Amino acid sequence: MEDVAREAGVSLVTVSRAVNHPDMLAPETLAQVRAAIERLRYVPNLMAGALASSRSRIAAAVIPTLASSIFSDTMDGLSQALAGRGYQLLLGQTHFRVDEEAQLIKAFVGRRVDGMVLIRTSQSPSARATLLRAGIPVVEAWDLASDPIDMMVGFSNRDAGEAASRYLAGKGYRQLAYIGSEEGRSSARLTGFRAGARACGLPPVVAHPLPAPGTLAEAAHALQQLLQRCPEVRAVLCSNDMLAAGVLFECQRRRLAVPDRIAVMGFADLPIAAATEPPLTTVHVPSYEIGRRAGELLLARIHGEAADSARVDLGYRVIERASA
Amino acid sequence: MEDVAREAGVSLVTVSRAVNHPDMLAPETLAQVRAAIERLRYVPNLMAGALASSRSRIAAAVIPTLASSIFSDTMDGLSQALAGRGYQLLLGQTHFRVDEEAQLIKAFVGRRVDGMVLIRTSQSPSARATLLRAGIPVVEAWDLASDPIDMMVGFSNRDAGEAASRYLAGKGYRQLAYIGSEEGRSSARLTGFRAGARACGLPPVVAHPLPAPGTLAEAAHALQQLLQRCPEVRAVLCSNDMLAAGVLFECQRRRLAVPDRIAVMGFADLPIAAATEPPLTTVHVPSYEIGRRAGELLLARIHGEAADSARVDLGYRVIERASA
DNA sequence: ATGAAAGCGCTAACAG
DNA sequence: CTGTTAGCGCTTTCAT
Repeated sequence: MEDVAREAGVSLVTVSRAVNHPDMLAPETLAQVRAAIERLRYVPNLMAGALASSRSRIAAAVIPTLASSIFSDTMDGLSQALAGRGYQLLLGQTHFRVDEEAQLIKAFVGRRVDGMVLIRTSQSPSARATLLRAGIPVVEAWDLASDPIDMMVGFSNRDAGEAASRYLAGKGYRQLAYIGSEEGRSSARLTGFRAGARACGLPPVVAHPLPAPGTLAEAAHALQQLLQRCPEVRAVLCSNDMLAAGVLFECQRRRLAVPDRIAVMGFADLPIAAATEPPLTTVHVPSYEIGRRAGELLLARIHGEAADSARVDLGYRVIERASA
Repeated sequence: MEDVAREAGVSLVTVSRAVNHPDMLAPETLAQVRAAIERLRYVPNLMAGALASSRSRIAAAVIPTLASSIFSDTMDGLSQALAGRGYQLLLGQTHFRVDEEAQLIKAFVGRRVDGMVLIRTSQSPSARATLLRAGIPVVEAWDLASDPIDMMVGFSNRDAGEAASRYLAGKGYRQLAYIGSEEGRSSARLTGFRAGARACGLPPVVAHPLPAPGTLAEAAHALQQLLQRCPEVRAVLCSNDMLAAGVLFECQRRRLAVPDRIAVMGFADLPIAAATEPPLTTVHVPSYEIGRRAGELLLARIHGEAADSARVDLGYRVIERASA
């Protein structure tokens, strides 16, 4: 930076301003500095800038896993929202493990990220305390908890699950089943699914738990077991569309007509849901939008533009297709 | 840090050492400092540390997209390799756009990341120059270019494509087709696919290009058009398993027997490949392993442990299943 | 084994 | 509109 200043015949601040607040400079000064920067191929050290301004221009995201593809869109939305304003994304996976989550949160706080998006694995009170003490903006995404750390953007997983069983009940299916993980959000959906079935006077839901996040093969296997355990199952809700696709394939192998012998319902409305044969009835959730809004809330708060707290309900929507 | 030093009755350096080089301290001193850290809930500022030591403990990854799920495993492997050694992952997507890629690389260099993993979108010479000038370790992943910037870990996409057509030729399919994107690695595979067909004396491959990364719906539509344009097509290679699944569903809808009327081959060996009905013949690529090795190469180089350059060929493997 | 001094490369006031 | 003066919070020598 000193070299650039010398080359351009100005002071250090002026170089700094040419980079960060170009409109504060006289056009010709700016041009000179820019020329010098170009000539010297000067690349400002953002870490130093971050230290001096105590603004890192980095946001962190803590998600369960990248592998399940269900959160990819959210990360895409988030990174786009951030990139638009010169922010970068530091990403960490918890693999559904409480200790990894706590560790990640600590590490990110230590890095003085400007904000953090959490797709929570647990409700660890110590992580919560760390976050509150750090005083950085936090967005919890993909669910609407009752005791938010700070901001929230998502939808009610419980209600989405209930909507699913009400839909299936409305279609006349009586014996419902569930295949999927029982961690956090999925379990909330299962709770709602069960409640809906009860409310509609259906027999208790039969659940086949899978280790999160679950694979298509596991889902296919689960269907087998489920049918063995309880042949009268008429409709299955899966905790995401990939699993539902796995179930669908298993039905094809076993020549079980979908939806006539057994109805299959997915969750999330991933691209595959509309493409299967028969196409999957599912619950659409605004995954990309969740990420984008989370990013925007973070940025707004960082720049002091936002209200003290926000709880954005982006809703869900049952999508009727042929599989249920 | 000053507070901790005072609380523990030691100097600043001692606190620093307690955090970073605990073995340099007398056990009791260490205990005292740690107690003070605990009491004060001191969280070291890693940005300041990074500035002072010019080591950020951050690695960056530049990938085309998160959405296609094809790179998720690689990112998973990378982030695990990094996390194990206290490194964090800064992630950026190019969306297959050259300008976004260049911008990201610049931004990451500006952040003084300790290393960078690239799943390249383009071969922009300016980005290359930026990287070389920055002098940080770089791993290009998912392909083996002839003129690496630094290190490489992946496999030959061209050869993998050729292996696919040779496999299909060996199965007796004559008229081959390709559905998928034509960017970077996919196009290399297409090149190999064509070359293999030629070498086996097959008629020229019919290709239906899709905008990267491609969706199942697009693939299904592409099959339609392909069959219209060239009814004698006997086997289709898709640029990834998701697209292949899309094609498979389309075949089910059109009552085209797979593989008897038309054979379908995927790429990548994603979890879905083994689960479809019929299961997908595909080319397995060690996606997770690519990420892990990339991370390890980076870390080794950062810590001065590695040879000057590395070119790790992790290979590919045709997986025979029922679809082709 | 511990400490003092001197920055890392930049930005935030404030002044002119 | 531009420059001067102080740090940001840590880590490195180099001493002791």
